[in-house]
Amino acid sequence: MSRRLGRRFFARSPIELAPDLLNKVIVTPVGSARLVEVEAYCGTDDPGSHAYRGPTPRTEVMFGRAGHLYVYFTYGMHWCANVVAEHQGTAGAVLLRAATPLTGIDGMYERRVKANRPHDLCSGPAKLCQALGIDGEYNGLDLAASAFGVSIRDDGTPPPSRPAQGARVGLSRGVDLPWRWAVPGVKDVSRPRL
DNA sequence: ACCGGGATGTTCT
DNA sequence: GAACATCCCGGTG
Repeated sequence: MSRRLGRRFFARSPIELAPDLLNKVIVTPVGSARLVEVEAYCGTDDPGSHAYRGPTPRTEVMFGRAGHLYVYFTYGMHWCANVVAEHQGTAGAVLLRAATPLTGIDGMYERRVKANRPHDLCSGPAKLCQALGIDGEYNGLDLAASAFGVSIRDDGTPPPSRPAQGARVGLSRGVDLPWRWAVPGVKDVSRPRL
Protein backbone atom coordinates (compact mmCIF):
# COMPACT_ATOMS: atom_id res chain seq x y z
CA MET A 1 0.00 0.00 0.00
CA SER A 2 1.57 3.27 -1.08
CA ARG A 3 0.63 6.54 -2.70
CA ARG A 4 2.34 8.35 -5.59
CA LEU A 5 3.79 11.72 -4.63
CA GLY A 6 2.11 14.54 -6.53
CA ARG A 7 3.17 17.86 -7.99
CA ARG A 8 2.62 19.81 -4.77
CA PHE A 9 5.09 17.66 -2.89
CA PHE A 10 7.89 18.49 -5.35
CA ALA A 11 7.08 22.16 -6.05
CA ARG A 12 9.15 23.85 -3.33
CA SER A 13 12.71 24.64 -2.42
CA PRO A 14 15.18 21.77 -2.95
CA ILE A 15 16.42 22.35 0.60
CA GLU A 16 12.95 21.60 1.99
CA LEU A 17 12.23 18.82 -0.46
CA ALA A 18 15.47 16.90 -0.11
CA PRO A 19 15.14 15.68 3.51
CA ASP A 20 11.46 14.91 2.93
CA LEU A 21 12.45 12.48 0.17
CA LEU A 22 14.33 10.31 2.66
CA ASN A 23 12.53 6.98 3.18
CA LYS A 24 10.30 7.52 0.14
CA VAL A 25 10.26 4.68 -2.41
CA ILE A 26 11.38 5.06 -6.01
CA VAL A 27 9.72 2.63 -8.41
CA THR A 28 10.77 1.83 -12.00
CA PRO A 29 9.63 -0.96 -14.33
CA VAL A 30 12.50 -3.16 -13.10
CA GLY A 31 12.37 -2.65 -9.33
CA SER A 32 12.09 -0.37 -6.37
CA ALA A 33 14.27 1.03 -3.60
CA ARG A 34 13.95 3.21 -0.52
CA LEU A 35 15.78 6.54 -0.80
CA VAL A 36 18.34 6.96 1.97
CA GLU A 37 20.61 9.76 0.72
CA VAL A 38 19.93 12.95 -1.29
CA GLU A 39 21.53 16.29 -2.17
CA ALA A 40 19.91 19.67 -2.91
CA TYR A 41 20.97 21.82 -5.90
CA CYS A 42 19.60 25.35 -5.86
CA GLY A 43 19.76 26.45 -9.47
CA THR A 44 21.12 29.86 -10.38
CA ASP A 45 21.91 30.71 -6.73
CA ASP A 46 24.15 27.71 -6.22
CA PRO A 47 27.70 27.60 -7.67
CA GLY A 48 27.62 23.80 -7.39
CA SER A 49 24.53 23.44 -9.55
CA HIS A 50 24.51 22.60 -13.25
CA ALA A 51 21.98 25.45 -13.59
CA TYR A 52 24.25 28.09 -12.03
CA ARG A 53 25.10 29.77 -15.33
CA GLY A 54 21.56 29.71 -16.64
CA PRO A 55 19.67 27.30 -18.87
CA THR A 56 21.47 25.19 -21.49
CA PRO A 57 20.16 22.31 -23.59
CA ARG A 58 21.30 19.92 -20.86
CA THR A 59 19.78 21.76 -17.90
CA GLU A 60 16.54 22.76 -19.57
CA VAL A 61 14.41 20.37 -17.50
CA MET A 62 15.83 21.80 -14.26
CA PHE A 63 14.04 25.03 -15.16
CA GLY A 64 10.80 23.26 -15.96
CA ARG A 65 7.96 21.79 -13.92
CA ALA A 66 8.49 20.21 -10.53
CA GLY A 67 8.30 16.44 -10.29
CA HIS A 68 10.06 15.73 -13.58
CA LEU A 69 13.28 13.71 -13.68
CA TYR A 70 16.53 15.43 -14.60
CA VAL A 71 18.91 12.68 -15.74
CA TYR A 72 22.43 13.59 -16.86
CA PHE A 73 25.47 11.73 -18.18
CA THR A 74 28.85 12.26 -16.55
CA TYR A 75 32.45 11.03 -16.57
CA GLY A 76 31.85 9.47 -19.97
CA MET A 77 30.00 6.48 -18.54
CA HIS A 78 27.57 7.21 -15.70
CA TRP A 79 23.96 8.38 -15.44
CA CYS A 80 22.67 10.28 -12.40
CA ALA A 81 19.06 11.17 -11.57
CA ASN A 82 17.49 14.19 -9.91
CA VAL A 83 13.93 15.17 -9.09
CA VAL A 84 13.11 18.70 -10.27
CA ALA A 85 11.89 21.04 -7.51
CA GLU A 86 10.59 24.63 -7.45
CA HIS A 87 8.05 26.17 -9.81
CA GLN A 88 8.39 26.49 -13.56
CA GLY A 89 11.07 29.00 -14.53
CA THR A 90 13.13 28.54 -11.34
CA ALA A 91 15.85 25.89 -11.42
CA GLY A 92 16.20 23.49 -8.53
CA ALA A 93 16.64 19.76 -8.11
CA VAL A 94 17.40 16.98 -5.67
CA LEU A 95 20.04 14.41 -6.63
CA LEU A 96 19.11 10.85 -5.67
CA ARG A 97 22.38 9.56 -4.19
CA ALA A 98 21.60 6.24 -2.54
CA ALA A 99 18.81 3.79 -1.75
CA THR A 100 18.07 0.48 -0.08
CA PRO A 101 16.91 -2.13 -2.64
CA LEU A 102 13.38 -3.43 -2.06
CA THR A 103 12.15 -5.35 -5.15
CA GLY A 104 13.72 -6.54 -8.39
CA ILE A 105 16.96 -7.32 -6.58
CA ASP A 106 17.97 -10.24 -8.84
CA GLY A 107 17.87 -7.92 -11.85
CA MET A 108 19.88 -5.29 -9.97
CA TYR A 109 22.69 -7.79 -9.48
CA GLU A 110 22.61 -8.57 -13.22
CA ARG A 111 22.93 -4.91 -14.22
CA ARG A 112 25.46 -4.13 -11.45
CA VAL A 113 27.94 -6.81 -12.45
CA LYS A 114 30.60 -5.69 -9.97
CA ALA A 115 28.26 -5.77 -6.97
CA ASN A 116 28.49 -8.66 -4.49
CA ARG A 117 26.39 -7.39 -1.60
CA PRO A 118 23.00 -5.64 -1.29
CA HIS A 119 24.61 -2.41 -0.13
CA ASP A 120 26.75 -2.28 -3.29
CA LEU A 121 23.66 -2.10 -5.53
CA CYS A 122 22.35 1.45 -4.96
CA SER A 123 25.02 3.10 -2.74
CA GLY A 124 25.83 5.99 -5.07
CA PRO A 125 24.04 8.17 -7.62
CA ALA A 126 25.29 6.27 -10.68
CA LYS A 127 24.94 2.87 -8.99
CA LEU A 128 21.32 3.65 -8.13
CA CYS A 129 20.58 4.52 -11.77
CA GLN A 130 22.27 1.39 -13.07
CA ALA A 131 20.47 -0.82 -10.55
CA LEU A 132 17.06 0.67 -11.36
CA GLY A 133 17.64 0.83 -15.12
CA ILE A 134 17.54 4.65 -15.28
CA ASP A 135 19.32 6.26 -18.26
CA GLY A 136 18.95 9.24 -20.62
CA GLU A 137 15.59 7.93 -21.83
CA TYR A 138 14.19 8.93 -18.44
CA ASN A 139 15.23 12.58 -18.73
CA GLY A 140 12.21 14.87 -18.48
CA LEU A 141 9.86 12.11 -17.41
CA ASP A 142 7.01 13.32 -15.18
CA LEU A 143 6.89 11.44 -11.88
CA ALA A 144 3.62 13.08 -10.91
CA ALA A 145 1.82 11.71 -13.98
CA SER A 146 1.45 8.08 -15.05
CA ALA A 147 5.03 8.14 -16.33
CA PHE A 148 5.72 4.68 -17.79
CA GLY A 149 5.68 2.85 -14.48
CA VAL A 150 8.06 5.30 -12.79
CA SER A 151 7.08 7.05 -9.57
CA ILE A 152 8.19 8.09 -6.13
CA ARG A 153 5.86 6.82 -3.44
CA ASP A 154 5.04 7.23 0.24
CA ASP A 155 4.56 3.84 1.86
CA GLY A 156 3.93 5.27 5.31
CA THR A 157 7.56 5.30 6.47
CA PRO A 158 8.30 8.83 7.70
CA PRO A 159 11.58 10.63 7.01
CA PRO A 160 14.06 10.44 9.90
CA SER A 161 13.36 13.09 12.54
CA ARG A 162 17.12 13.73 12.84
CA PRO A 163 18.69 13.08 9.40
CA ALA A 164 22.46 13.10 9.04
CA GLN A 165 23.54 16.27 7.21
CA GLY A 166 26.80 17.45 5.70
CA ALA A 167 28.69 18.74 2.67
CA ARG A 168 27.87 17.57 -0.83
CA VAL A 169 30.10 15.09 -2.68
CA GLY A 170 32.34 15.52 -5.71
CA LEU A 171 32.06 19.28 -6.24
CA SER A 172 34.74 21.85 -6.90
CA ARG A 173 32.43 24.81 -6.25
CA GLY A 174 29.84 25.17 -3.52
CA VAL A 175 31.68 22.54 -1.48
CA ASP A 176 30.94 24.21 1.84
CA LEU A 177 27.14 24.16 1.64
CA PRO A 178 25.66 21.42 3.91
CA TRP A 179 23.01 20.26 1.48
CA ARG A 180 23.49 16.50 1.68
CA TRP A 181 21.14 14.44 3.85
CA ALA A 182 21.02 10.76 4.74
CA VAL A 183 19.09 8.33 6.90
CA PRO A 184 21.35 7.66 9.91
CA GLY A 185 22.72 4.19 10.46
CA VAL A 186 21.86 2.56 7.13
CA LYS A 187 24.41 0.53 5.20
CA ASP A 188 23.35 1.63 1.70
CA VAL A 189 24.71 5.21 1.74
CA SER A 190 27.52 6.42 -0.54
CA ARG A 191 31.05 7.40 0.37
CA PRO A 192 32.31 9.31 2.17
CA ARG A 193 29.92 8.39 4.98
CA LEU A 194 28.25 11.28 6.73
C1' DA B 1 40.51 1.86 6.29
C1' DC B 2 42.24 5.31 3.29
C1' DC B 3 44.24 7.14 -0.90
C1' DG B 4 45.55 7.73 -5.89
C1' DG B 5 44.86 6.99 -10.66
C1' DG B 6 42.47 5.45 -14.94
C1' DA B 7 38.33 4.81 -17.65
C1' DT B 8 35.47 7.33 -21.04
C1' DG B 9 32.70 10.93 -23.80
C1' DT B 10 29.50 14.90 -23.29
C1' DT B 11 29.17 19.72 -22.25
C1' DC B 12 30.59 24.17 -22.21
C1' DT B 13 34.51 27.70 -22.64
C1' DG C 1 40.81 21.82 -24.34
C1' DA C 2 39.28 21.41 -19.55
C1' DA C 3 36.04 20.01 -16.44
C1' DC C 4 33.09 16.67 -14.87
C1' DA C 5 27.00 16.16 -8.90
C1' DT C 6 31.45 8.73 -10.43
C1' DC C 7 33.07 4.15 -9.93
C1' DC C 8 36.42 0.58 -9.60
C1' DC C 9 40.84 -1.33 -8.69
C1' DG C 10 45.23 -1.81 -6.67
C1' DG C 11 48.46 0.17 -3.52
C1' DT C 12 49.71 0.93 1.40
C1' DG C 13 49.14 0.89 6.57
